[in-house]
Amino acid sequence: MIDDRKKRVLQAIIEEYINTAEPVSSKAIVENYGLNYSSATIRNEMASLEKSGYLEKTHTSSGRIPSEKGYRLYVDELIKDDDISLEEIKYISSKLETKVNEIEDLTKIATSTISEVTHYTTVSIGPSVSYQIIKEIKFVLLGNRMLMAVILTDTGMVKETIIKFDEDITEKQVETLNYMFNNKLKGEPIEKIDRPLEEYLFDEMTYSVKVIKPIIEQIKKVLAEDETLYLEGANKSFELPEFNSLEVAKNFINILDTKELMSDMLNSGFAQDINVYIGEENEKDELKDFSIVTFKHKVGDKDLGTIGIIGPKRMDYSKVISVMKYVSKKLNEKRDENGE
Amino acid sequence: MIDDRKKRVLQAIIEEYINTAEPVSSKAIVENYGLNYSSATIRNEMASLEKSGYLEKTHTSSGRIPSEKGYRLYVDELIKDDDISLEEIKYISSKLETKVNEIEDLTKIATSTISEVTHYTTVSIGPSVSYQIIKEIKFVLLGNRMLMAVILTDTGMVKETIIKFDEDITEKQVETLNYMFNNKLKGEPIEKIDRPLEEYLFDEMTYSVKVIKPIIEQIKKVLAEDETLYLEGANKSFELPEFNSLEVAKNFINILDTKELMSDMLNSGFAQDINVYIGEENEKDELKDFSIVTFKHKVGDKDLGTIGIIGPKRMDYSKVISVMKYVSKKLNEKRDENGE
DNA sequence: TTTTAGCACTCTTTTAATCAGATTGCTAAT
DNA sequence: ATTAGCAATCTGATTAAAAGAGTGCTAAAA
Repeated sequence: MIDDRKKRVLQAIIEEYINTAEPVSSKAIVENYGLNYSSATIRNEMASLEKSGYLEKTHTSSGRIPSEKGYRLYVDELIKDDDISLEEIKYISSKLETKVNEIEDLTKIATSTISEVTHYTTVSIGPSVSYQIIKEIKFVLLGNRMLMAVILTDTGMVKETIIKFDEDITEKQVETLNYMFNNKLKGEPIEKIDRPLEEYLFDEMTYSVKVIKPIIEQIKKVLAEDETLYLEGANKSFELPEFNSLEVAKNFINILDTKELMSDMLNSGFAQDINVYIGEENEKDELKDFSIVTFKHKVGDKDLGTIGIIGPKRMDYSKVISVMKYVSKKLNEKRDENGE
Repeated sequence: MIDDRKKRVLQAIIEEYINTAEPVSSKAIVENYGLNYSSATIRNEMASLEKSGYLEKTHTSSGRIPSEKGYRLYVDELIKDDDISLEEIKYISSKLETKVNEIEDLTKIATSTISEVTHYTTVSIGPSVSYQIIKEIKFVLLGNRMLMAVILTDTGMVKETIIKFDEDITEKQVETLNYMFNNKLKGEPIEKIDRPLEEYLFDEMTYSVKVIKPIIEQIKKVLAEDETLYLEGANKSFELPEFNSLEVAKNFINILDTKELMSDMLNSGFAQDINVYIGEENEKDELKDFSIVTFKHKVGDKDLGTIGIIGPKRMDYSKVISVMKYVSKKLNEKRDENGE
């Protein structure tokens, strides 16, 4: 049905539209994309592509713009996934080579680098805490009435929280806490901090329920907290012509402002390495005018978080996907070195 | 020069303009603000106020809008500073009564509450770290090669950072670190972590320069880091008619996106309790189309950070200032209870 | 059968012109 | 000192006309 020439026409139209943001005419294709046919022939192909649903018109005598179905075909079949220059490769490498003490910092660097290279708004979110395994849990006394709980997970994340008390805590109590919690929780997934465990801990430490209760509460609270979002290049989107519509701009601000939405956006289904959601393919209504491209960076089977780009449906998928692939690869190499 | 009646006219015009965002006509004033004069009289006063620079026209036959000089007079002399309802008082009180473990959480709550009550975009920033006094510094070993440094300051802030090593650290070394650093730094302002101290510490601990050097570097780095910004209600601004101009909206996004700008904005001169910068009064070019209202919340002479509102010059100064005053008062009370 | 030239037709965008409405500034009267 | 009244000015909405871009289709060419 969609023969090779049609695909080439579709590809040309999409690429032209990505560049210009204007409906593409048959003439423009003939002139700039080296298809050796007359504009009339291209027009026929365009009419056919429109009938099959890959193109749309804004009005009867306008040029064509890609439909979501058109973008989908483009992403699935027509894209180049090495659309990345030597300069970009060098830039990304140098950025990612920065030495960091905390794993989250690397995610931040990757996020901002992607935004810089692609010129799109980029977001990242840490891995879902509840699936991680507790490697160590440590209590530290700060002053006499403040306790800091530090939790180390297998993926190298460190979460800490502070609990205040109305009475003094002794070093002895802290020691007991360290012993008890580690003994019971080390090697367990974080979500295990649930009722049975609480009861067990209460039993063992009846002498200080007053102390242990707020601790467990606070730890659970911190771990249940939204993973931290990191946003980079929000303003970049506003340079794009589609954001000249007040309505689109407002929607966009609203999305970035709504943590829940951002979190959903980054955490929706992960079939492939790199996931592309075009317009209506997004589950959330608010996202249906945008495209989202996300990837998880992992080491082994361990999820280290998700990085995503949000932009117009007229997104430079080719560049975005190429950059993401390269960053993903580089991050993995980096992890191996670190031997975490 | 500016007699009482002129002031009443100016006040009426400003309040009307704050409500409607439309140039105000002499008729509107007569009808809604109970000035017992004809529109012709008001027109004369308006002409005079314009000549003195308190009002402006958008074109020859338009109504008047306040000039920056007009807003300034309004803020300095005509404002009510108890423009806050009983419901609002209750709401703010209840919000601020939330029990928190970390001082920063209180700032966050205050920030979002202010944004909710005033309907403006609200920002906060922590106190400048370098002036704070170190109350305690504690090293904690995480695993074998990771050290966490926790710094407690006199204002109740807790900063922590992680340092990774290429070789194992012993508990013994950690003990020494704790002893040395506390001995030397407790009671000192954070900025003291400078060269002389480094040298002293090197002397005392020659046996582990390899360990101590990265520690000092990392601590200095973390303390020098930008104070964390907290932003609430960015989308609220986009409901305002002035943000229907694409240019204004873009500028605004850019401001919110530029940490340096936000930090400058919150940290500029503090003559009064509550500081109002109207348009051109802002030092930074980018802010010259907006108004900023900020206040510091303190306990005693200790700076706990700054909260600020950024909005259009046509801001409801009366409400904003009233709310800030109330929040400021409440926060101080809260601190006293806590006895920090 | 496939491709193309050519042209009528459609729709958008731009420009200009007109008109109704709002508000002021000024003059003369109160 | 205040006000009524009115010409003058400017905006914003509406309409009309013209210019421009691109398509779809027909008939000819390859």
